[in-house]
Amino acid sequence: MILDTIARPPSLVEKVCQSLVIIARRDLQEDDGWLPTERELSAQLGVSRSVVREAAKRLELQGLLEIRQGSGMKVVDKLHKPLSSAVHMLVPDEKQRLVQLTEVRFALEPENARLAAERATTAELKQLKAAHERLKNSQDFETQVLADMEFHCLIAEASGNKITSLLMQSLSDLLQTSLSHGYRLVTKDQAVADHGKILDAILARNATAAATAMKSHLLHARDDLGLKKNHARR
Amino acid sequence: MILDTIARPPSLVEKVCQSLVIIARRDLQEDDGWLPTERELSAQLGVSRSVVREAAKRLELQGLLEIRQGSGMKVVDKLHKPLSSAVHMLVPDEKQRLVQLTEVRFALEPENARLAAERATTAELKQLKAAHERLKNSQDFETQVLADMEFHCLIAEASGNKITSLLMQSLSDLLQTSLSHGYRLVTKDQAVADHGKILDAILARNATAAATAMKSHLLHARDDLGLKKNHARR
DNA sequence: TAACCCGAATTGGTCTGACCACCTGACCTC
DNA sequence: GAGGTCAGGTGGTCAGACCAATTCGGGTTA
Repeated sequence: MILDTIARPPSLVEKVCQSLVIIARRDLQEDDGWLPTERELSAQLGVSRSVVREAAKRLELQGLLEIRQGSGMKVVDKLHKPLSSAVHMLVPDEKQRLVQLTEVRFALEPENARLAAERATTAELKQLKAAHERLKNSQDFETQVLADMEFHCLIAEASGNKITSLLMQSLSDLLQTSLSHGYRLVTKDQAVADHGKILDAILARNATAAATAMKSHLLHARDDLGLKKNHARR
Repeated sequence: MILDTIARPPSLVEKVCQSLVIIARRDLQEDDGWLPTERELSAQLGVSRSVVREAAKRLELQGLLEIRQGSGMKVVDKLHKPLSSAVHMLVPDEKQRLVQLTEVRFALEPENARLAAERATTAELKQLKAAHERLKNSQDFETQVLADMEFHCLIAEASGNKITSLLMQSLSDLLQTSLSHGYRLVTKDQAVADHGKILDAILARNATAAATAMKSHLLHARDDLGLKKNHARR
């Protein structure tokens, strides 16, 4: 039973996947992102509806499409979904997930802040400032969490590193669902103050200060979650 | 056109997915990991073959199954695949991918080493030592890269954080394909020396030293790749 | 007029049964 | 024994039908 990872000729579904991506990109600009129906596509591409369906499902799982019965297929940009669901499956316990999530943020985010301070474009700085204002003005818990996470994601984006940006989007996605399930984040005042310091450091292009400010912010967040360091192991 | 993210009742495929996961876990122990055929499963679960196929495809994309025409479906553990392919899609250019990959490693791995020094079990320490020996004894470039990456992944695992472990597996997967496409890693002697220092620090439970040693190792690796810091941005 | 309700049309979801392409393993030939 | 050959089984693709959710327009009602 051969199970090597040899290169195999692309199957029909794979070809259709590529075609769909192309069509999706075009429709995103012209048609508000709605794709033709499965039946249309199958006729248009000269393959059976099964193949179109399978390709579409595939792209949906990759976070490129959203499929809704009765409505159709819409182009979206949720490339972080696959990682989110993998983590969800790997660490089913919500509390554990939150702990480990925080640890990973502790590794990634100071470095993100450092790079953002060095590389952020003026447009990105502007977005950061806007996001900070949104957090300041947020009223309910829901929008507060959203604005908070957006700030962190924008910093990742401003680092110019698409991979870390993707990771942060996934982590923020997981964090949101965890938080909306009852856990609480830092108190807003503390968060606003911390974010302010981080923002100032980035605006001043002070990489070290940005990293330090981020570290301290995460420490506050961890304390507020009541998860002091070191869970036991065997 | 409603597109909210409201909770929707689990569709048939989702139920079948769960059933498949259960069956897979059982077969992994009893049957060497081979699942029944699509036709059998469809009869067994009382759904059509289409549904079984779709569920199987789904699990394949999530890295839980491997499907081969003519052979059947086998249970595997490649949960890192989704992230790998997402990154592959997000950063198509190989050189760029390598650069950004290295940056992320620079953020993650020192922290991994630190946590591993604090938490590694004796069994994990043993594995680490073995992996180090394998790198020492490796002859050709291929097995060298493999042993190198395994060492780093084991450290991530020893950190006790499943998320960072998953991330490292993905990064190592991406790194391998990049390297096998022509790029070179550190010279073996340097790598062995660096790994030795990291290993010693972890064995001595010296978290700070482990993190420092890892940082210096990654600096060497980055230099050997010829990708000094700071790619330009607008 | 405005809000509501209902039903036809449209969309994806599932079923069925057939055939194709590929892999495996046993048998056969040399 | 090494190699080729062939039958059976596997996933891959196809076609057409029906089910279920959504949309949207027209009619009803306050």
